[in-house]
This record gives sequence, structure tokens and C-alpha cells, in this order.
Amino acid sequence: MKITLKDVAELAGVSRSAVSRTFTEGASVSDKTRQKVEQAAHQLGYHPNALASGLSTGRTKLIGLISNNFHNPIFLEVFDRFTRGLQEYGFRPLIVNLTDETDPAQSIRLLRQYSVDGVVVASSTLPPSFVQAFHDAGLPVVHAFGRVVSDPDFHVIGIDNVDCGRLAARALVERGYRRIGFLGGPRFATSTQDRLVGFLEVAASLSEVSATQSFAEAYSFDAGRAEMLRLIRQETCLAEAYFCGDDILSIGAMSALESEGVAVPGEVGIIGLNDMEMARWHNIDLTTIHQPIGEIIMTTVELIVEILSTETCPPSVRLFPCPLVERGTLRPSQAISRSA
Amino acid sequence: MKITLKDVAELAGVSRSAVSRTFTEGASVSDKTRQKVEQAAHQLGYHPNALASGLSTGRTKLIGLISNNFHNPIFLEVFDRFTRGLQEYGFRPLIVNLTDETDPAQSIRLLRQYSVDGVVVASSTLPPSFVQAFHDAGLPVVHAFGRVVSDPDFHVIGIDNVDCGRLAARALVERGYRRIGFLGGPRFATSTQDRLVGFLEVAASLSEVSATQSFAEAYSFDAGRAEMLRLIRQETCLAEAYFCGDDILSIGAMSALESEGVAVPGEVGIIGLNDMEMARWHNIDLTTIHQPIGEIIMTTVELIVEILSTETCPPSVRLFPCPLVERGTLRPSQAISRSA
DNA sequence: GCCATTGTTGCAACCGATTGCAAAAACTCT
DNA sequence: AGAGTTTTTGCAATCGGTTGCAACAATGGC
Repeated sequence: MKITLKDVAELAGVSRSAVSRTFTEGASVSDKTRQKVEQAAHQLGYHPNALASGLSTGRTKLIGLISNNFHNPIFLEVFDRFTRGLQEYGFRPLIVNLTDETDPAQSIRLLRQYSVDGVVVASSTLPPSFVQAFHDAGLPVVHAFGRVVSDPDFHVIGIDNVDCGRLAARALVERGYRRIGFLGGPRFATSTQDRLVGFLEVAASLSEVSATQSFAEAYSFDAGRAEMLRLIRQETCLAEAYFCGDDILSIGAMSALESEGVAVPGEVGIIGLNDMEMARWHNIDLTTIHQPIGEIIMTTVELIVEILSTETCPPSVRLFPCPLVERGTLRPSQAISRSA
Repeated sequence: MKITLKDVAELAGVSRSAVSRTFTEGASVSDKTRQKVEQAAHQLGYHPNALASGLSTGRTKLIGLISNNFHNPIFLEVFDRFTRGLQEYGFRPLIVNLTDETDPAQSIRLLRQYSVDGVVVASSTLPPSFVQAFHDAGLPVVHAFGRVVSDPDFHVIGIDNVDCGRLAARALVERGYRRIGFLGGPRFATSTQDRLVGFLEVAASLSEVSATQSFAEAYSFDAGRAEMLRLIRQETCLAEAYFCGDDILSIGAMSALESEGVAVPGEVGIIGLNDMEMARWHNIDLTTIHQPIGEIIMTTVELIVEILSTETCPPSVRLFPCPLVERGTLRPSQAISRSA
């Protein structure tokens, strides 16, 4: 049932080494031998065993993908792109679903056991120290959606969250909102912290603007809805507009506003972040900041592949710009209209 | 850097076999030896190499997951459950994203190369013949969300789609709809075909009921919206209510109805299938048929694990019941109310 | 104290590839 | 044709485990 090197070698009348060499890039085999081998391999339906090959070369063409976002719809795109991207380069993903535990040790052990060639951490909520642990364990690692730290030991690909916070605040101010609110994801998430910094920075720089802040327990619909309900019921008065941690949170918040009879954008404006597919759905129509997820993942895949083929590759940071996408959950801009 | 059996054996002062045996279930080692080995292993931070182990035993604890639904939000749940479930049993998923190609040969080759122990095909659109190919290739396979065929060669876990079609039709009729429409997923999808059969069966059995049918190009928002727009514009008159292929299709269709100013459920009723998380969102509030995805995946994982531990296990079919979930996209039932 | 029985141990072969090395074959070039 | 190069080839060791087998130790029964 199983066809091995040996079978092919025997049929082709050559040594096992010869067969191995015809299947490895850049090895020295004569055309004659190659022909015989290929013909025999084809006839037998032979394909090299990745495990055995991985054992002897130390390279498995497996890439670990670590994430904890499995409930956020943006993960669909992350995942689709990631698997397709790797497939194109002949790599396979080995997935680690972090669920609760945030101790990297266990994941490292697991990925080590399968001798993955590299690791991608795809999460905007895990701290750099988590990613660092993989680097320290000797695994090449890229942090997609990661936080920018000065002089990191690993590659980071993502967006400038502080700047997104600024952009959101400016967008609200430009549209005439004065009491603006930050409704972030979980406090511990680096993306939340960074976006808040940028948001407050802009607010603080404008004397007529006041900002409030609050945090949902997760980047999820339910958490967004719950937190907005709390605000509606507890706050003496709501902000005029909210920058929500991400789109799914925004949708949850909008759901709360709607149930409580608060009109969007009539009474309260909402701006999200991510621009996931749903944001443009007619019955959602969310004004948001576009995060180029596809490009981020593509670049991540390209980078990890490159790292593996070159000896050394100094840690890089690659940030993508995030444009504002105007839809229907903020009142129109009051800035002077520019001529086309 | 890498700790191997040999290192542990030397430190513990025993043979390599002894070390191997302490790490394999049910092997014969004395307590004394086990202690020494465990102590040494702990001290060195040793963990067995899954590849090497896989090579010699032929079992890798890798399970292939094949799917082509990466754009449907229900996949989030499928994926989350699947990875978590496998993790619990000490297995790892190896993902194959089918994108376009529906030729099983390539996937088989790939999964063979990594010597996966078993395969799960998670898709309601792939034909039994696709799954059969894996079985024929000697890979234990479970088809989750698969079509029921009499006397299959492989295990099927899912729902009775024909029956769901009946349930949907009856639900519409009970609520007083007489001209009912089937707005299915792609024609080639077995789930679409089966649901249509059940739907038409009920319609045909009632002289006062007439049914129409049409098909979206995919189980997706865009396809649902496009097809419903087509219906609105081309049909001489719309049906009074539609059974949509699944929730995401329903949401697309509702978006189309809303943009064209057709009220739901005032003028047209909608019933979906899946009961995905979004269906209960306040601004969607979709009446739908609940597909117990969590249970299906859990059972699938349990089953594949069981298959691998028992010698033979005759192909089984396990179907889960699908209750109707009443929400806001159908007019209330006109059936005589039953006393509680 | 001896034999039978059961439980442990280590040796060595094996899983299916890769690869350094030296021998053999195929080329150059006089 | 023969010496000198360059390519191609096969041997054998290796990657990190597992496992059948035979040798050995421990246990119990008498």
C-alpha cells in the first residue's frame, strides 16, 4: 500500500540516494537517471514522506498558527488567507487554538514536538512577551496584528494602533462631535491600550473636546452589547459618539442602542475598526477604519517563508495604513467640502 | 538545544528503550526505572518528537480537516470546536482549504505525505464520491455535514436535510403562507438538493400550496442578496415567504428585500437554516432551523478518535434533530394554540 | 533451595527519508 | 591514449524514536 523510496529505487534500478536526489532541488543527478526515476515514481504513484524527510533534514514545512480570536468573524479572513497562502508555498499550517491559557510554554512544547519550521502568532490581544517566548525558544516567529515595540526580537506585521486611535478621534471631531467616547476591547489587549492612547491624545489637544472611556470584556458582539447597555443605564449622559474597539464590538453596541431606542447616527454616532465583510452589509452599514487583513496575512506568509530560506533576517516592523471608510453610522463631516 | 531520547537515557543511566517505554501507554517498566527516567526527562525538559514517533509507529496523531466553507461564519464555530476537541484528545488538525479544486486526489496526496491518521471532511456541498475517495485511499474518514446515502463506506454525521426541507415548508404553511419559495444554495450542493426534495414534497402534498425554486451561486451573503434582487426584479410576483439555503443566504436576501423596500416579515417572510450566532442578533432576529453544529463536531471528533483506537468500526450514520427557532422574520403561527 | 512464572531490561533492527564521502564514470585537453 | 577534471553514483551513517526478541531479575509455590 505504501510506496517508499526503496520501491522506486528497485523498479528504476538505481540506489535509494539517486531517487532521493531527483526529488530534492539542486541535487546532482544525470538526466538519464532522473528519467528512469521519474518514470518509476509515476508508475508507482510515489510521493515522498514528509515526516521522514522532516526527520532527517530538520525542516518539516509546517508552520504553527497561534490565535485566540476564533470567535471574531475577522478570523474567517485571517484563516482563509493564511491557509491558502501557505499552501501556495508548499507549507502546511498547524493550528493552535489558545482558548484560555495564555502561557506560551505549552504551545511551544507542542509546536516543538512537531518540529514546526516557524510560528505565526495572529492576535492583537497577546502581549509582546508571549511572542518573545517563541523567539527565545529558538523558533522563527512573526507577530501578525502585533504591537510595535522599539527594537523587537521578532518581526511584527500589522497596523499602527495609536494612529488609528488618533484617526478615529479626529474623524469624530471633524463631524462635530464634542463629547466622544472610547469603547474599547479588553483592557489587557495591547491593541486596546494603543488605540486609547491615540484617541486620548487628540482629545486632550482640543480644549472643546471631552473624552470618556470604557472597556468591553472581549472583542465580541455580546461584550459590546453588554457594555453599551451598561453605559446607557448607568451613565448620567452618553457620549455623542463612540469609537468602538472593533467592528464586532460596534455591532454589539449598535444592537444595544437600537434595543434601548437610541437612534444611530441620529442620537449617537458609532465608528468601528477592521472593516470586516459584514460592515458593508446593508443592514449594518458601519462607518469604520479599514484594516487590510488580507495584505497583512499575505505579507506575513511571505515573510515567514523568506525567513526560513535566508540565514539571518533582522527583525522588521511592517505597518499598513488604515483608511477611514465612510458609511452610515456617523453624521456627515462638517469639514469644508473640498472640490473634486 | 534539542533533547533526545538518548540524552535522557544517558542521564538516567538506562537504555533508550526504557525511556521510550516510560512514555508509551501500557508498556512494561518498573517503578524504579520510571522514576529515574521521569526525573531525568524533567530535568532536561525532554518531550518526545512526534515526527520520529510517527515515523516508526505509523501514527502521527494528526487529523486532516478538509473544508471549502471558509467564508461562511458558521465555519468559525466548526473550526473552534474542531481544534479544541482534537486538542483535548491530544490530536492536531492539519487543515486543507479546498478553495476551488474539487479533485480529491491532490488532498489525498498531501495528507498522505504527512501520514495523517484520519480525515474529517466538513462540508455540506461536497458529494459522497469525494469522501469515498479518501476511504478508498485507505484513510479513515468521517463526513461531517454529509449526505446520507444508503450503505455508505464511511461515517456520516450531520442532519437530515430532506427533513429540514419538510420542516421549513410545514412551518411556512402553518403560518398561513400559500405561495412559498425555495431559495437554495448552489445547485450542485447535496444539502441544497436534499432540502429542496423535502420542501417540494410537502408543498406537493397540499393542493392549496404552490412552490417555486431558485438557487444562489454560493452559501454567502452576496450570493443571497444577488439572487433575491434578481427575483424581485424579474419575477412577476414574489412568493409570500422563502426558505433560504442557510442563515447567511437569508441575511443576504433580507438585505436585498430591505434595499428594495419590501418589508420582512410584513410583505415577505424568511426562514433560514443553521441558527448561527448572528441569527439572534437584535438587528437580524432571524427565524431559522437550528443545526447543532457544536454537537456535530464534538461527535465527529469523538468518532474519529474512536475509529483510530478500535480495529474495525462499521460505517455509521448519526443524524441530529433540528428544531425550529422562532424569531422575527415570519408572521406568527396560525395553528391552533396548544395548551401548555 | 529449586523450579516455574511473570515482569523488566537492553540489543539491534526498523520506520523512510537525507547526505558526506569516496569510488566510478564521464568528460576535457593535450 | 593517458592524465587531469568534473559529475554522477552508491555506501553507510544519521535523524529520533519504537518494538520483537532473548536474556535477565524478581516473585511465588512447593
